[in-house]
Amino acid sequence: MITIKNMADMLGISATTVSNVIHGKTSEVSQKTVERVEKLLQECDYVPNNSARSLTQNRSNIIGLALRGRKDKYDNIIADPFFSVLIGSIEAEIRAQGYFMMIYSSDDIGELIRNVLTWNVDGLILVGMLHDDFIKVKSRYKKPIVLIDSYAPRDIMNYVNIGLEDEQGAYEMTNYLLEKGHRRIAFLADNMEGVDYIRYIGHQKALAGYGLKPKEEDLLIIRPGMLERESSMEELYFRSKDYTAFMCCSDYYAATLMNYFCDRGVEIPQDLSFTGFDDLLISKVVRPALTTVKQDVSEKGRLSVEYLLKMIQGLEIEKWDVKLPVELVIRSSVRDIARQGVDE
Amino acid sequence: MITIKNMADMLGISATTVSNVIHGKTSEVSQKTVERVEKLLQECDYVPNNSARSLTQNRSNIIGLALRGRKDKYDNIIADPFFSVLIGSIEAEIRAQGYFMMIYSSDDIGELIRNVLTWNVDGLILVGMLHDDFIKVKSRYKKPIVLIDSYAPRDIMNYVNIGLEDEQGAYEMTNYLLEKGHRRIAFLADNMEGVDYIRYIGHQKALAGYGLKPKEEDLLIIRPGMLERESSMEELYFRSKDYTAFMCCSDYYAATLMNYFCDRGVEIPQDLSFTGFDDLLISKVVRPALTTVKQDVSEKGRLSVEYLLKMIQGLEIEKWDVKLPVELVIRSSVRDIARQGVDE
DNA sequence: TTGTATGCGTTATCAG
DNA sequence: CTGATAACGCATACAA
Repeated sequence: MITIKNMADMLGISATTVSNVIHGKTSEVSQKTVERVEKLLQECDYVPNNSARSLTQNRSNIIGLALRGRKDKYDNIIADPFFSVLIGSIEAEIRAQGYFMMIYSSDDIGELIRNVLTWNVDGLILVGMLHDDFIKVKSRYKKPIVLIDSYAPRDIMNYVNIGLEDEQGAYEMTNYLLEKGHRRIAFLADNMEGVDYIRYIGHQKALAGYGLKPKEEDLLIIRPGMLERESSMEELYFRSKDYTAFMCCSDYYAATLMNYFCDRGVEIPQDLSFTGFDDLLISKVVRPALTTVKQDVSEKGRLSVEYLLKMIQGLEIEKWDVKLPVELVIRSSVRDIARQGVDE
Repeated sequence: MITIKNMADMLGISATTVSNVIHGKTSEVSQKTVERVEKLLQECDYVPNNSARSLTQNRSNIIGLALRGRKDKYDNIIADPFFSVLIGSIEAEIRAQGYFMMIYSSDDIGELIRNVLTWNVDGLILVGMLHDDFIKVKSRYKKPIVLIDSYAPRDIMNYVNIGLEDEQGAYEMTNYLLEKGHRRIAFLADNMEGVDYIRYIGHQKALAGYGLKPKEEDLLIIRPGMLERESSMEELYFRSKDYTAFMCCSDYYAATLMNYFCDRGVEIPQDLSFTGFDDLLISKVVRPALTTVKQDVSEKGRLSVEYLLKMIQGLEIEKWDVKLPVELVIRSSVRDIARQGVDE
């Protein structure tokens, strides 16, 4: 590894001058020296040592990306199609802006904090973080943070969140199902926190609009690993008989369940309708194609980086709560019960 | 940020002693001092500065992961299901072993090299790298490298590669198609380099076993962006009339094409059979479920990290060319033409 | 315009 | 057992 000092010695000048040329402080250096240095820079393929730079400048050029959701050490959250699209767009934007990315996918918030501090990361993107954990991070890490898909009491703390019209999306989807004559709708969620909770609110509001009262037992929580266990799938299968529609909080759940139900001989959407959320590739590929709530995941990632870099550069943030729009995408996984006999 | 010096001052001892305690060099420190230091370490939540460490130790604890395949700056290679599963397993293993991961997804090999050098990355995992690029990396980067899914003239250079029985997989799949009576088979590949090329070899060998001669026009190369362009899909649709089966080099291509063809009214597998490669989630979810060649992508990632860390630790590598097994997974996307009339 | 000196946080060497 | 000192590579304040 060639260093600035090496090159300075080779040219018989000081390291400062070389450093100045590297940083384009060419006003302080004679034209002739600039040329000599630049020539050598080329020849040597000089690459700066980022550890040394970080040390002097107290910044690292690293953006940290922390994903919450890995329950178990070998749970592969990155493989989830939603996260992989998101990560891809974030990585592309970070690189395009000349930064580096480090991913943390542990649920251990202490480990996350240590990692972030140990690298002196310039900014942090937190995905789906719970409020308590956010507070913990905030208390130790003082540089800019952008949240993605977080919901927290806004009055407690100021923060930037790149989110989605989750409530609106669930509201519209539920309304669509109701219009199509569905009255017994199960709502399938990961948990009752954050995004899924807000979607459930939208779901409830739509039901209320039709004078229906949401029942607690219609809320089906998908616990980690459930979709891999035959017994829990079996149970969902039996419970499905009480419903005409399964409204899922992700395309992934919808597709996986449709798949299983299909194998059990359930006709979709004749026997049971399905809806998803996200509009990822899988929703187009699954048969019947999935009616879902579309969101622009790539834009979510890109925007979060854009905001974070603004904050890092000390620019004023005008909008602290971005909510990207949703759009209903009608495909073929919902039966029209209202017009009975017509489409059977 | 609290530093070692800070703590040393607080305790009225030297930084060296604190450092020794941190590194468990407790034999050189009195029991009493050890306890005092450890207590303070706890209280202060001391986190080491990795930049400083990297500088002195000439190592970074970072593993670099370079993905080849991004053709365009905003092409999202991480979103590809194969890569996302692979990345997820690599990240999990790297973290489990106490290292950090940095991802590079650019096709610009010079940029990759600069990034790797600037961070003084301890080891590198290269996915699907071409031989020429590998040579370039090797010439500048002197630390351990593990390749995934690379094929290169073995005699030229010694290297570790974690690969797959690609030829065998394609051979078996082609044989399966031939057994089912297919004779006009199109082979759909990304390119004619590396993995896809080897698979094509297997394909050819199977054809030869049936006394068939592979024709050049039966090799359909999927260029980047083709699957998003209506015109090229249209063309594939017209060309499909010459075939009874489309043998694809990835589940992703198979699923995307099936999807399009389905919309155009093609009955699968009655009119046209499909096979994939990888056995990812998508192959189970698509309808009809995809007959494919299964590989253990997670294991591939885990193994590559295991090998790399062995090399970093200076251990002897006994096996330089790992080929993970493949397995034919029969689902419903291939028609049995041989038993004509039976399944129609 | 150029060079010298200093410090960033850590570790290693070596002397006490 | 403990501590002073130098070194890693770079950037900056300041002196020349």
